[in-house]
Amino acid sequence: MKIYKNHIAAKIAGIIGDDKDRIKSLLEFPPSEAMGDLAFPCFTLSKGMRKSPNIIAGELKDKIEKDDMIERTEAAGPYVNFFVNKRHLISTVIDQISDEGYDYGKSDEGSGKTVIIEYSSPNIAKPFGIGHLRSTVIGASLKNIYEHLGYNVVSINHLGDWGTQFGKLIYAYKTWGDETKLNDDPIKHLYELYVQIHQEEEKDKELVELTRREFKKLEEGNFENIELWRKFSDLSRKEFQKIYEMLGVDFDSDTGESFYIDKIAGIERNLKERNLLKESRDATIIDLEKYELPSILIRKSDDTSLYATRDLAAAVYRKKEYNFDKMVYVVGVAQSLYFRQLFKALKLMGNVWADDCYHVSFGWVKLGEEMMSTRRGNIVFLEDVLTRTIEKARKIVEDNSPDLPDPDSVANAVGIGAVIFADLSCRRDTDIAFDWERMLDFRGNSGPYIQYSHARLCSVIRKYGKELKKEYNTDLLLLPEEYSLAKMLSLYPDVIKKAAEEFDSFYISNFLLEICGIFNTYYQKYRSSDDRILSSNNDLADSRLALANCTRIILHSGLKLLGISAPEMM
RNA sequence: GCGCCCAUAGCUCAAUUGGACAGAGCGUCUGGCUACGGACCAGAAGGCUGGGGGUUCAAAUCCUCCUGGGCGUACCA
Repeated sequence: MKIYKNHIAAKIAGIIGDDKDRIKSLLEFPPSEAMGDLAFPCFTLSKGMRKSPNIIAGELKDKIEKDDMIERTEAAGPYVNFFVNKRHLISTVIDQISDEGYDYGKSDEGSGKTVIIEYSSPNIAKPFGIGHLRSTVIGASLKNIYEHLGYNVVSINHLGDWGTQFGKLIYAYKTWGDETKLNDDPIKHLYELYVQIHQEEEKDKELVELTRREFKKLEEGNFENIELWRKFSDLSRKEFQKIYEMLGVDFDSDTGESFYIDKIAGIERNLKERNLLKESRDATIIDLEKYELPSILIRKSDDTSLYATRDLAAAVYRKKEYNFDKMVYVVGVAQSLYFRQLFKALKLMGNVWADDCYHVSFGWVKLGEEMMSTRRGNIVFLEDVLTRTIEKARKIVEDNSPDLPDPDSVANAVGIGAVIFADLSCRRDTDIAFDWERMLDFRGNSGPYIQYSHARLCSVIRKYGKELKKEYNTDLLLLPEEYSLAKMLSLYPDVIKKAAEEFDSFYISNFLLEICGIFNTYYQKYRSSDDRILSSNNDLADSRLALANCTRIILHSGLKLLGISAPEMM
């Protein structure tokens, strides 16, 4: 589609003597295909030309000459609508995708550039909830997208393996802990202890002081506490690893917060030299009042460190280690003020690259009317969700496709695909509602729907029974759905770029749904031996298979960018 | 109190970032396989975009004031 945009923009620019890029940015897609493929709104011209946009559109339309790319133009009110030469578009798109295969939509915009994506970052000792999944799948998908665009991506799981909660955990474990339970189901046991200590602290304020002391001992290197911390951390990591393996998510680095504790001294030295530190209420802070931001706490009154201290150290360390061009934090919207403070502090420390840091926030997952949170105890465990969706998938597979060679792996792919897609099919900043019924519904706007369409395409290609032809005649593809489909496929590269720019995979999932909608309509509508994809007319079948194969490639590629697998049968 | 965000069909979400008649899925009602996979498709009903005022050729989108909710606001992360 891009080439037509350029072409049309150049034509218009030549006629009205304006900048081509400006015209190009004004071009839009008409609301319906019957109105054309691209539209030029004339509103902005009307002031300078002192004519109504409708008249301008009419005059402009007459001056535009048709050529092999533009079939016809139409003036519709204040718009000039362009109809692309269908045969030209279909043949260009199919040739290109057939030729490039899974490389279609790749680009070199990222070559030589490094992007750091920090995501998932669960807290040790807290269960992995469905809300926490969002960071994981958004980040994992962004990683795929940026790699597709040629960037060198470093993915980091910034595990919450340090901080005050370890004082609580250590204290709780020392008082109520059970080694057998810990080894048996570490996260469950640690979470029970976590909840218990919170409740006890509510009742007995003196406990707060005791748990703080345990963290201080940990940070000062107390042997017993370090041993406990290491044990909690190791066990939790193993549990998380199981989940990541199921989801097909991995990281280049899983250095959590604890990795940076020996690096905060350097940070504090820098802050001191720049005169940024201030004592306040026995704690050490960076005063950000000048910038209309709340102060950021660097060291607590008991002299222990805070997440901000460690985050500053992490950012500086990463710049030195990876020399990134962009660093992205995939963290919930609740922390947006904090990230503004953090980036400001980095900037004040003399790091110009603080401007290359982005907080990619995402909305809450709601359960009923409430936001899900571990603190409130109203969370849904990811593990439960996955087992249930996989179980449901297996049931459907058993009913519909009893002789599948590997039903288990298909059930896994579909169940997990449903869960990932549910998260990525809404814009990332919207709060989403968790609902079991919808989670387990594999129809409509769902991951399995896309997987199903893909499997269906694979099946058609399989039935075709021969190698796909290199030579095909796209001029035979005259059905309107064939044109719509080809046109939609041509937008894929733009969609990927958009998703990268906005840090939002939603654009891709939405795009895939549209492809499936057109394809499935096309598939169902034409059933006669002549009109179906596997047409009795051999030449037609060859051409249609070429288009079908392009569609298959895009669905497969798009699902992969979302982090969802695309089984060939299901 | 102050700051940021949200409110769109019965429900869950969209709307080319100010553009043409606000669109999908689920739910409801009606239809469609002797066929290339029915996890699909076609059709119908369903809206004063929370409310008022403004800005302009044009507002779900921008400004303002209400109403209702969420989050944040120094020793959690």
